[in-house]
Amino acid sequence: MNFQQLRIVRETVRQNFNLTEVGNALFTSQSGVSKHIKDLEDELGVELFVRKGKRLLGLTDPGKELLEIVERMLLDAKNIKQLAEQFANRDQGMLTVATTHTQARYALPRVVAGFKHEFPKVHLALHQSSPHELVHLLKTGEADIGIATEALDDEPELVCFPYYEWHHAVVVTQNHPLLEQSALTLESLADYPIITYHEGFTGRAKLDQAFAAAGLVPDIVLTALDADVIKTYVELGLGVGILASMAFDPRKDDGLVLLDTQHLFPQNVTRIAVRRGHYLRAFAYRFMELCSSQLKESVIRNSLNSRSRTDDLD
Amino acid sequence: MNFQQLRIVRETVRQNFNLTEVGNALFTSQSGVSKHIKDLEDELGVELFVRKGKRLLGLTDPGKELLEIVERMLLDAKNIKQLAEQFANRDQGMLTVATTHTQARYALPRVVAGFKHEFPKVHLALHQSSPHELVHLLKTGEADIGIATEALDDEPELVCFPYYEWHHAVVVTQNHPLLEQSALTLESLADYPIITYHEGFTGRAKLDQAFAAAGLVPDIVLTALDADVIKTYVELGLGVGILASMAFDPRKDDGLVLLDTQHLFPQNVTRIAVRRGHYLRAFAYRFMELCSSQLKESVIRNSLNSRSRTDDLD
DNA sequence: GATGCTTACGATACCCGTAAAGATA
DNA sequence: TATCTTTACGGGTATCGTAAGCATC
Repeated sequence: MNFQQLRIVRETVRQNFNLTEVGNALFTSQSGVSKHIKDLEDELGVELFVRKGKRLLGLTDPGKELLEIVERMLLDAKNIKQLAEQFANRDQGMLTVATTHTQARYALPRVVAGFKHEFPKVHLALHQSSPHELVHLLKTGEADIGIATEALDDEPELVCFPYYEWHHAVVVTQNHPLLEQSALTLESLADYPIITYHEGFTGRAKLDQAFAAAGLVPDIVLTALDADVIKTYVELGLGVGILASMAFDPRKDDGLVLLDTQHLFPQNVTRIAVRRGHYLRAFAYRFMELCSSQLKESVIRNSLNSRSRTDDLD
Repeated sequence: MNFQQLRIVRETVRQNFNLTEVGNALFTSQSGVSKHIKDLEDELGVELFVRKGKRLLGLTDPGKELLEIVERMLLDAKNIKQLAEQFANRDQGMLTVATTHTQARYALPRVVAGFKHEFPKVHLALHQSSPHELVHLLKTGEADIGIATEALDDEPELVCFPYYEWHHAVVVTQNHPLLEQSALTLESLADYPIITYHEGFTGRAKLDQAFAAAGLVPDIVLTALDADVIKTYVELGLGVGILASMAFDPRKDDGLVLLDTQHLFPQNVTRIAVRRGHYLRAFAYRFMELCSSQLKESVIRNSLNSRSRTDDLD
């Protein structure tokens, strides 16, 4: 048994049991891949893959159990390398943060600036993606840290921490009839066409939830992935915008007016997530502490070790 | 990085940093060992061992962190082999149970007989040892299951389950003055020389505890590792014996009399322990279930996965 | 017929063990 | 001096990639 065999087993599953692709993905020959699998199966005395003739179709029962262990071992192998990196060059290396448009554009610039200043030699890669893709990036180890409002909890492989809280707000054009109202209500909002985030993005679920609870069916005419698109179409008069309040800049968005709606929609919590068992460099912990001063390295390490999933602070 | 290097790192620590011994332990040359260590350090770019000239003295900080991961990886490597074994020969293989004299002699015969009957092809090895040695056997993977009354809890690497409860009892020769008393007390016991277990064995701590709480200093004239020795010297008139009640057989021990002392000493709990992260064969789970019908495979697996240490049932 | 897996085979790189030299106690 | 580690070197083995042969779709 060697590491190449383990890598091949893992990659075979990832590449849908196409050994040619496995060879490509691991920069080796397909014949070698085939032989390695055979050798491993011979050594263990168990068939790991379900075959139909020569084609591989899936994992056998022992294969499935083995895969779990293999994943952990390869993660550990990677951890060893990270660990060495960490000690070889304490303030040098690579940090990949996967996040959504909203966080990248409005919440993180401050953090990134501070981090860059503190660790000029660290190559910081910001990876913008959807919340679901983000979870995948964390799981595969392509990203070290994930930051989003959606999809992060309910993932047993991840540990997440609250980063900050925020509310949705409404933006309208100047002279919009809603500006006349003294207190904005869900009912009056529902009278107008609405422009907001796509499902699964930036707290959209909380919006739907609020309308549904009030027995209202809003007329959502455009769903966007980011606030810039929303604002653009609100300015065009297509409808009323609902977006994260921090996405509104009174200086730059001078054609629009922000209406406070803290009383209408539930609070949102943006979270920071890391993969359980993934070794983090010291500067990665520092990045999270820059996000929220409560997130000390010791606090995070603790939560990583206890396998519980109730990781909220306070 | 390969497995041989990892094995060498682990073995180097185990052999107190003597590379010659490492070579012997791993059945390879010492020069190879030396080179492997150097190669690994070069690859990782970090010194793993503290050196004084050419001699290795200990682990560096990165070495310590690395060792933790290495231990886990090698355990996983072993787990993979066990897993394969399990599927290749479901009812065939090897099970090593480490336990103390008391359990081996009085509690386990019933279980072992049942197990042998159910799994005739499994090679069951009973490994008699002291509670502390037993913990070591579990940690190094030399034993799959450990059974003892002492030393098993307070080991974060182990998960333990209650097996059965028992009490100490007093044995005396026929016609002993204590037989005249209506209700036995600690005070009257302390009037006689006492023969009981060695410290760290078979609930001895509970005995000391009970005497200390009563402000008594018992005159312990002989400490033994097992009940047979205790009974022998009680018969010789050396003193009063205190032993586990199940170690008394009225049929065979006809020169002695058992006095019930449930009210004098705290209850003891004998526990079954397994190492966290150690893959167990299906028949190993079955062995534990034979010990206590509450210990279903699913129950044990659950406790192994949650890292909490409060593993008592109900 | 196109894609995908296995087997065969030669080149290469890696690993091991012996032996000699150097360091440490 | 005895023990221990490193380095050098030769032999053996395992791994890799090309290419050819088959099976599957």
